Order: sequence, then C-alpha cells, then structure tokens
Amino acid sequence: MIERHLLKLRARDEISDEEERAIRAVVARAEEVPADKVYIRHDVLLDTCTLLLDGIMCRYKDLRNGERQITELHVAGDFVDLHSFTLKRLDHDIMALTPCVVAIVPHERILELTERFPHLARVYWFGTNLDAAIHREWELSLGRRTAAARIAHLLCELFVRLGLVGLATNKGYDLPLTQTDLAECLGLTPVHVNRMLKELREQGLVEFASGHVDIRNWEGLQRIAEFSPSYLYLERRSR
Amino acid sequence: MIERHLLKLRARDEISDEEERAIRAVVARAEEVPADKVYIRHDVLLDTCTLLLDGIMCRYKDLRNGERQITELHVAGDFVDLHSFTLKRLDHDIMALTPCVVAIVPHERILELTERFPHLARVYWFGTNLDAAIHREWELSLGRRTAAARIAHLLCELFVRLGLVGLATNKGYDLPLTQTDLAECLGLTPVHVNRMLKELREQGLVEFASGHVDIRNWEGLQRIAEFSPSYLYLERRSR
DNA sequence: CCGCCGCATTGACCTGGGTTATCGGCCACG
DNA sequence: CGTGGCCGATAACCCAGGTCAATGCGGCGG
Repeated sequence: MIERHLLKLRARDEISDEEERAIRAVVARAEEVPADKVYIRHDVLLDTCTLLLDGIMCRYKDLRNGERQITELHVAGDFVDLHSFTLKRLDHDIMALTPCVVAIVPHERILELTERFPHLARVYWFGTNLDAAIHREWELSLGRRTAAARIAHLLCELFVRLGLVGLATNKGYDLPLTQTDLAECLGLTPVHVNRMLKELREQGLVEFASGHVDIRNWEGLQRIAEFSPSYLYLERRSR
Repeated sequence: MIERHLLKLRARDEISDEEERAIRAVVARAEEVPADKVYIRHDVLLDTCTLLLDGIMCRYKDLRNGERQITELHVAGDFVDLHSFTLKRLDHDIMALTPCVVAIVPHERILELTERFPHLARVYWFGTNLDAAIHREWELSLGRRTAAARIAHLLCELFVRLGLVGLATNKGYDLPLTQTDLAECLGLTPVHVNRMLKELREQGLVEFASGHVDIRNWEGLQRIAEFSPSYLYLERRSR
C-alpha cells in the first residue's frame, strides 16, 4: 500500500531503486484508525511520523467556542505529520475523517534515511513545502473566494490529488465526507455548503452525493474556482 | 545584519560556532528593494534564496478580479523564499511592503551547507515548517475568527516575532504598513479594518497609527484574539 | 418492526462585513 | 506655495452568508 506514496514522490522527482528500498524499509508497522478518532493532539511530543495508506485524515485547529477550521485534507500516499520530524510537536490536531490505515515511521529512521540520502532529505523537505503551498491556496480561498468558488476549488484540488495516486477516474472520485466536514474546510456553515452544492449541481458543474463526487464539467468547474494546479507542483524536477 | 537571522535560529535550536561561520559565508551579496516592488514572481525558476535583513516583505496570491490575499508577512531575519530551494519556483509572488534590505544566497550554497551540516538541513527544514504553521494559524483566522479578533491576532503575532529579533519594546513596535496592507492579510476590506481598529483602540487594547503599534493591554489583546504563541515554536529543542 | 440519530434539505429571517461615497490631512512635486 | 494623490475616517446603505427551525430519510440497534 506504500505504492501510493511512491507514486506521489515520483510525480515530482526521480527516486532510485536503492532509495525506494530504503523508503520501504523505514516503515515500522501498520495501524488502523477508526473514523472520527483524533489521532494526534497538538503540543504532544512525537517521535514517529504517520504515512496515510488509506482513508482521509485532516489537520485542524479550533477556537474556544468550538468552531473548527480544517487546514488541510490528507489522502492516501500523504505523510500527515512529516513536519513533526523537525517540529517535534504539532500546533494542530490530526483526525481521521473516514476509517483509515496508516504506517508508522519512527523519527529515528527518517533521521538515518535523510542523513544517508541527502537527496531524500530534500524530497521530503519538498513534501512539507507542498503542504505549505496547499495551505497558501486555502488562505486565498478563505480570504477572497466566494462560497461557491471555494467549494469548487476544493473539489478540483481533491480531483487532481486523488487522480495522482490512482484514486480518481476521469469522471470523479469517492469522497466519503459529510457536508459539515466540507464546511469545516471552507470556513462556511453546513447550511450554506448545502445551498452552494445545489447551485453547482444545477449549473451542471459537479455533483456531490452519498460520498461520491461526479465531475460534470471539468473546464467549467476550474473556471469558476479559478483553479490552476500549478500550486501542486506536478512537474518532475530534481531536488 | 545577519544577526537577526541567527537570533531567530538560536531561539529554536543550538547553532555551533562552526555552523554560524558556515551560515555567514553563504551570503553572496546584499541588495536594496524599494517599497511596493514585486520582488519575486510566481512560476519563475529560481536559483537563489533571499534573506530579509531589514524591512517588511509579504507573500501574496491574487484572483483575476485583482483581489489580493497576503499569505504571510516577513520581518528581518526571515528567509522569504527558503522554500524555493526545494520547490524551484514559487506558487505565489513576493513583494516589499516597505523599503527593504536583503541578502542573496545561491541554492548551490544552501545545497553545500546542508550536505555538509545535516543538522542545518533540519534547522532550515524547520524554518519552512514554521512558515507552514503560520499559514495554518492564518487559515484559522481567515476561516473562523471575527474581524476584530483577526486584527488583534495579527498584531499579537507580529509583536512576538518582532520581539524575538529585537525589533519590539515591551510597549509595541514599528509597523509601517497601511490599513489596506492589513486588510489584504486579513481577508477584509480597508474600510472594515479601519472600523475595527477604532474599536480596539476604544477598548484600550491596541493603537495602530502612523506606522506604529502601541500595545495598551497585552493580556486583553491576546484574550480577544485567542492568541497563544505556541504555533511559533519558541522553545529551544535540538532538531 | 420501531424508534432513534445523524445527515441532508429548505425556508424565513438576520447581521457582519462589504460597497460606495465624501471629506480632511499630509506631503511630494512642479 | 498651490495641487494632486494617497491615506485614514466616517456615514449610509447593501448583500453574502449565518442563524434558526422544521422536515425528511436512511441506517441500525433493540
């Protein structure tokens, strides 16, 4: 199942066979995480990283009144907390939005891996920088895009990211989240997400129902979202 | 002037004398950047990084209609584009908000530095992860905080970050930005920023006028912002 | 088979923040 | 030493999205 992770890495850089072997050897064990479980709590000292093999997890922060902001969604192939390798503790929580399977990688092994292969240090450094790029695009959405464009943009992003690891067809993808989950990504209320999903559906752009996203008009969807995948750094380039 | 950068690094980790010498040696040249100049444009291939020595720069993205979202502010001591070392091009623009002085560091030298000192690779990796943590906190602001809390939070963040590099007193700091600049950080309009600054002033929390921030009630300001500096990782810990 | 319960849907109404516009102060520049 | 442009301040009005409430419905434990 680590294949999706390698797909993600190889979409952006060359990974040699030796490096691949070293990456495969780094996983200590696999684990299942039930839906809705808070998997990592902020400010707890960590000594492992978590590679998501299946399911959807999210990073989120919340306010005292309980309002929650999801800051990034993670899909299979993503390290959900690679930044803990240098941060040592996280400034946010991580939870499973669906039932998940994860692989545990001790920091110690990442240390060895990156000291033995400085190139992989840069590949993984790139990985955390990619997360930051996604954060920036979300900041743009949250600060400036209208509700409909925000939703459209998120659905575009997931289409591309899931497609990269073989989890989307050319028509759509599975997304077993609730409208409330989406609202927490988008800085909106569930009610308004529902209204805007209806609008996108009526415009023939996308349909989101029973855990599945149907892309009806990819060009049109990208247009109203002002989506360009450039921030996902899909080109292969040596680090 | 690279001292502020070392202050920033040493607030979070040990930097040996040998490492310090290596860091100092890495700067190729200094440059001045006039206010309002777009210093780096998105999607342009880069082979240097830029260390901000003086002034304030920002990263921003914008929409077709010209609405702009600043995704992070940079102060003296920050690398404004360290992520370009692994990303090779940026997904956003970088501009000077005030007259600035920067030091140019070729990627090549960062490559040598990080291969020679794997510890510094982790220190700088940490640096970009810190930027991501700031992005996440801004996502929370943009998605969930009220306008007044958002402004208060930004002013708190800058107080701490500037204090760290010796650019704040216990009463406040210089911040030669316009209300429009703040609005672009906060996902608000300049008019509303003006209204909310008035409110914060009348509540005796902060005053922002003629390029200077006066903290009138630090406890109260943090309280309404729900500010906690934990996301700035101010503890010293070896990477 | 029943009764919850979580989720989606929709309508009616409200409000935080946006929009537009005007005015005054400051200062760089001719 | 005018004057035009930028910035801050404020007022009047507007609207995107929030709030509140009711309904429906599918899955599931008992």
